[in-house]
Amino acid sequence: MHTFKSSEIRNFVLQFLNDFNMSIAKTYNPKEAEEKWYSYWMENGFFRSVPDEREPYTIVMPPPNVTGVLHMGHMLNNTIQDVLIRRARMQGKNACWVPGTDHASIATEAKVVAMLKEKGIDKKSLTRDEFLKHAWEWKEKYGGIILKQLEKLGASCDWERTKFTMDPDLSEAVIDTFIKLYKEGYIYRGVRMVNWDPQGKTALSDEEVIRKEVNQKLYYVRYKIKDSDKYIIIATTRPETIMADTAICINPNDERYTYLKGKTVIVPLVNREIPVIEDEYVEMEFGTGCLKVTPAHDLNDYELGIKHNLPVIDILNDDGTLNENAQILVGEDRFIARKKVAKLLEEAGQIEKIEDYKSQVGFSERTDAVIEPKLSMQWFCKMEELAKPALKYVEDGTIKFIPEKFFASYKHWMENVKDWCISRQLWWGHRIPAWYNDKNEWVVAKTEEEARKEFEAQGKSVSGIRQDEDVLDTWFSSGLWPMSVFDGVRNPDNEDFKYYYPTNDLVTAPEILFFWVARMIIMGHDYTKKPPFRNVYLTGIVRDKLGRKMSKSLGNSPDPIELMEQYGTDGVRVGMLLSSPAGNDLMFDVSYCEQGRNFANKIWNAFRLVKGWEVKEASATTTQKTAAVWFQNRFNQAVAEIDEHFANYRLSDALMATYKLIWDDFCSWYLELVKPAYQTPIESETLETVKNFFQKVLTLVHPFMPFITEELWHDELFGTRDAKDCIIVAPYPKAEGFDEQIIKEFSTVQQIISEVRNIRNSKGISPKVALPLAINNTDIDFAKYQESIIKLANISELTFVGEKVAGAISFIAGKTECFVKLASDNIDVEAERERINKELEYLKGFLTSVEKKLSNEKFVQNAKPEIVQNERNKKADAEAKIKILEESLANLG
RNA sequence: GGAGGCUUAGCUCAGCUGGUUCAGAGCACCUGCCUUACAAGCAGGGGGUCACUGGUUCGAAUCCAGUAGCCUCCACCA
Repeated sequence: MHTFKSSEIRNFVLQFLNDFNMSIAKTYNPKEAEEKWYSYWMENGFFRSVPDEREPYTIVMPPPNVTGVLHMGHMLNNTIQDVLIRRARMQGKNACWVPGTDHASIATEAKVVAMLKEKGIDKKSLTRDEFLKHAWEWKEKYGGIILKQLEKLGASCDWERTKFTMDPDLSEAVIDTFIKLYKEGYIYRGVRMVNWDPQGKTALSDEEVIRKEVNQKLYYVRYKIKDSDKYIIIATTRPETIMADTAICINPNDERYTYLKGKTVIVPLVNREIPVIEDEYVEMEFGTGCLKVTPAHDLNDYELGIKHNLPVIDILNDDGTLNENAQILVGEDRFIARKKVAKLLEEAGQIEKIEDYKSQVGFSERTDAVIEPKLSMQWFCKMEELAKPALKYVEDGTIKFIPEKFFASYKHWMENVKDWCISRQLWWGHRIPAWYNDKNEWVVAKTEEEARKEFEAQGKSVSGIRQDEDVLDTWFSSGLWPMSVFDGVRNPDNEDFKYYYPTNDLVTAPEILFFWVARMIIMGHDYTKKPPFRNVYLTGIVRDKLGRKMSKSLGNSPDPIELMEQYGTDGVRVGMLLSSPAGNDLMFDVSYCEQGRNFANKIWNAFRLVKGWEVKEASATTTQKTAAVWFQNRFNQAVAEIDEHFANYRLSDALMATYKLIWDDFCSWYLELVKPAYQTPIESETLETVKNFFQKVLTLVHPFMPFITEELWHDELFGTRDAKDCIIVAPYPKAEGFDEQIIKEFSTVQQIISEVRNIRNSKGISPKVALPLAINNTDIDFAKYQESIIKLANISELTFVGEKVAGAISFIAGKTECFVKLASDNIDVEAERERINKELEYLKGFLTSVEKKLSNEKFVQNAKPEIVQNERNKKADAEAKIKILEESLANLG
């Protein structure tokens, strides 16, 4: 049974009172602020960007699938983009974040097909137009969901610029590009071995094929040698393809098989005669060293077939079932056929043995069907030439990858790039602008009208003109995204395009480096001779605590919307960012969101504190002034750090630096120092300073936590603001100089306070008991700090003495020697002696190591002078401390 | 098979071109506190032979080589 602590009960009651607005809520309630401010920002056009004289800062959002639903990956990705955009906006740049969605050809078509099937409609029974009508209906119904979800996340996109890859203008850009690349000679049509997805019934690019290791059987099949009683044995994982065999291949150097040269063998089950050919491609060590050649169903075999002029027998239908060419098992699915063929062979006594075998099998990225290599007529894009400048951009630093480690695989891919199969046998997508006449001759043209002219110009028949049935690979249109969203493909001289392009940062997942990033660079360069962006920030993969990738099928992915409900959007944003350095996978755990929520609450309560103060007309006290000088310097130091983190795209470090500045420096030290005693008003001058600092730290956090900062920004505590004076456009702090000496001095003060608290803690003395503190020696201006120390360390009497204090606990902070005298029965002389001895021991060991270094001639000779000097300083410091400690020891008696 | 990366506190990770903030941060943990901003908090504290083995160097978490384990990408061994 859960027993309630009194604090829990009190909190419950307080929260209850909060709900009735009886006081400022004790905890931050995100819900209200989130709804209020997002629509406020929208209504007032803060996200809107149009070209002006300011410096542009542009990000194009990686368009999510139009029918997609927000997942953790989107959450991370878009949070990062929003942080970058918001900060740039506050820095006075013209920040433009373009949102949009991708038509995701194969994924969406698969979804629509499945939806229709549920309604009892077979895709085959529909015409192209009928099907597309259903698809558009589906898109209209579900298309907006993910963008709405991004609003909840606070994404400050320019929604008026929202684009969809199948919008009329973007579609036209795709067609124009196809024609341009065709005219430049990069696009060609031909029969090639492609990756066939029998479920989607379409060709796929190499990138869309995922290889997975699969447990298979390796069948050792006997092939009878013609005019002989002998058999040769061939190992295969695909017995169902033997009906398509057109040769047997051996390695010419394989002495075991010299007797086979020039022989003919008989394919089992179908009894077709095929020749034995020789090629060094065959590995003698693998299997039996004998390979069956099936040109229609294996890429290597296809190439062997061309080389040796073999016939091609295609025994598979588009859906992966066997066709008439197979002669047997016609109509059976390839996997069922595999088992049946194996059984038939076994019954015929033609299986030597069956072994377990692991091998890599290709699967469709979208449908997860096993890929079938298939010969077919497809459209291709030549990549070799196009890839060269795209590689150079990254090589010479025009485009930077963050982290850099991804450059290696990018380079490898670019240098070994193969032609890109761009046609897909689908309906949902951009239809290829190629036209055929009744003689199957073809031309590439934008419209039927132009096609007609083209045919005429070539003196060819114009009867029966029809358009190519295929659509283009989705990534063909995504590749244009940074240009097409600004209409830069059709109309490169338009103002938007000239102003926003090249864009600045691209934030995306490394998984689509080749699919998308590389192709954007290629196409961007082909059109503009410019890179589409300058920096590519590659996020990690969001994984669960066990390191598994978050996925629907595993059910291990929390719903981002629910998370935001539970922890507040700001809390979740902080949670996502805290542990996600660029390129590193993020082991997601809700405790990060908890931390983010707690941080929001901390800020909220700092606000409550300041808000609750009464004011009196008065100038600041010495302590308050000293605290303000310190905090100003500390603030400037933090801003410099944060700037550097951002410059290196280390967002989690930038956030952590902000977090510590607020939590530790602002709340725990600064506010505690200036805070007036209970029910005492604060000096008006100090309150102004506090409010000023408060607003400054709020602007620093705003990119990370947009809602709570905007909410507080508008509180009357900070004065009345006119409607447009929002934190979203408030100036982001600039790095200014800071005095290290001030920060260092203050850290000595902090040490003294901590030491006194520690003494109290370790002696079991209540914090309420004030203790006397004596200072023997110090190198700092104590007058400035003594009140602070008295206040925060709860000192009853602070004295300066010119000697050691007998019977007291001593410690050294910086170069200041301090004594705390406790009531006599509290002093354990033995324990003190032991403590001092321990410290002495450490210092002496430290000293000898320093001395050893300094007496090493090679060190003094080779090391940089400042390093040597440092060692000398260390030596002097250690000696001084040792002296003090030894005296303290003697003093203990 | 090729390429790249990782291994630092219980967890997630920083540690730039070798030498004072070289052993860090956040969280978690332990102790004491319902102190009138915050128990989603305050104060204090304890945790690591920097994977292993060698080498280079006056000096190595940091550079080099090897070993082990893990990860990612690429690749047609039937």
